[in-house]
Amino acid sequence: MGTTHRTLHNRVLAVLGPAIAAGEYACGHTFTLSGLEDGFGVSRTVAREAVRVLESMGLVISRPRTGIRVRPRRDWSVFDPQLIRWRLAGDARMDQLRSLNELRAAVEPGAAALAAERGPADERARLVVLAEQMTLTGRAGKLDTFMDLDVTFHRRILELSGNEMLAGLSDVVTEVLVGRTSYDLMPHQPRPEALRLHTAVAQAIRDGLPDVAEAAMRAIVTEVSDALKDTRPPQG
Amino acid sequence: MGTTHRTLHNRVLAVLGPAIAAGEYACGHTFTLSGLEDGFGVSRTVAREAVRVLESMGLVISRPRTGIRVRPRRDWSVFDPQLIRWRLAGDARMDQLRSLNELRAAVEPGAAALAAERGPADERARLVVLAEQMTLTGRAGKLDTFMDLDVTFHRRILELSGNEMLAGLSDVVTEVLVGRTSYDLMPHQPRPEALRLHTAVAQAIRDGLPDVAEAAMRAIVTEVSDALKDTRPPQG
DNA sequence: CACCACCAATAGTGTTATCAATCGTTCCCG
DNA sequence: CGGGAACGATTGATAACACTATTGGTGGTG
Repeated sequence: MGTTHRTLHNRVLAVLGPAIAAGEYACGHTFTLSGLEDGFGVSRTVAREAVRVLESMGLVISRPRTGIRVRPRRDWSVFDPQLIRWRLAGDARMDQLRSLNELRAAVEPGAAALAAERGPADERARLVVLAEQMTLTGRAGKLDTFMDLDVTFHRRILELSGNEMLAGLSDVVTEVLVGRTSYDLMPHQPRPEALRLHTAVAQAIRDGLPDVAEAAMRAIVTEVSDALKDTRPPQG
Repeated sequence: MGTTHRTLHNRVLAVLGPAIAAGEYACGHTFTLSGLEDGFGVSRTVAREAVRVLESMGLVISRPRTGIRVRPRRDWSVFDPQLIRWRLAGDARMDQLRSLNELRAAVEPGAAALAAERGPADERARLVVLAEQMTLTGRAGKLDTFMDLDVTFHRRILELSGNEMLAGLSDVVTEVLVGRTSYDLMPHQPRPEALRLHTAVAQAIRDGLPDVAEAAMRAIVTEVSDALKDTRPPQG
């Protein structure tokens, strides 16, 4: 657990953050600093530092006389890596995974196109090697190493896009892929069609064909979306 | 300027954050708390709170004996709204705008598709009205009200996507559209083709046609990308 | 000469106490 | 009954101090 719990205010955050993220304290609920001091047995300084972080994530707002108030969800910085982790750790894990996966589906085709346009040639070529390794380990049924390769494959494409915002989503994509595997949302053997598509994406990027890469990547992510849809709760 | 400068640590952030974001302090540069105290004339507590926020954004890391060290850009939380604002305010403004616009280009087609699938019927219908108003004000050359309508149009589609992550990008998209206008990257009269495409997107979403909506939206964003490309600096 | 153990200097970390500023509430006066 | 002044709860800010982790030097040893 070499997490970030080195400091005391981080330990407070590790409890308070997930609780708020999980909706245990409804929008409008207010804390007081003294309440936090007593509840966590920490000094005022530490409590305030924790509140500052929550405030910068948009989870709460702190005002004199009013206290520390939980803000409505729409004001939260939903891209904050810390917040994403908290939500993935809680009951809303599946919801968060679905959101992230949809984001992935929206973003990755465009990222693949950009990678084909701009990535350095040698890096682009290495993608094909990666895809080949994926095919081998996939056919062999080595699921965990396959997942590692899958993660680096998608990460690298986002990084090759040459766009820092897209590259900033690589952690998110990693979470989705890892979470998907650990939740048994993956077939026990990667589907041959998926393997073929990964190779197609890699080759298109290597050959500098943005449109082809984009289309192939879109095929990948929509396939995944369809797979996730089976686990989606019924909705209006 | 009713900004968030209500508290002292926020005023420190308002100086320190943009400076780090602008690269005035290279990766690896270290501050000390006492240095910040002296430099800003604030107490240790205030300096520490500011550092906590910077740390939660991934801009710096604070360690005993070492001080407060600026982290490499790849570790920054590039989606943090505060960080985005700081960078838009600095010299790297055009770079940030380009990044954001590429993100937009990658995301909005998918968001349009989701909106067509899931948005409430009445909201979807209102999009068409919005598009009509855009056409009218656009033809009339009322650029500022056109921009407002454009902003709400794109915002609403992201919100209608029913995905909180995509909805969380609406502020980003707003920044891009506003920044684009204020930087004279817009034609003085919106292009008729663009107007037609907005209407097409709205109608497709209203009629529940994800693929059509996605294609039309892609046409919109690629047109904008092409326009921005003219202002792109040459790159290897 | 290389390497390891130890020590001390240096920062951040955490606590406590105290006062100032803010702002919702209440209550009084017109 | 309405407006405004006083009150008090709560955060905002400062100061002083003890604790602790980290690192870099130092000296001893193989």
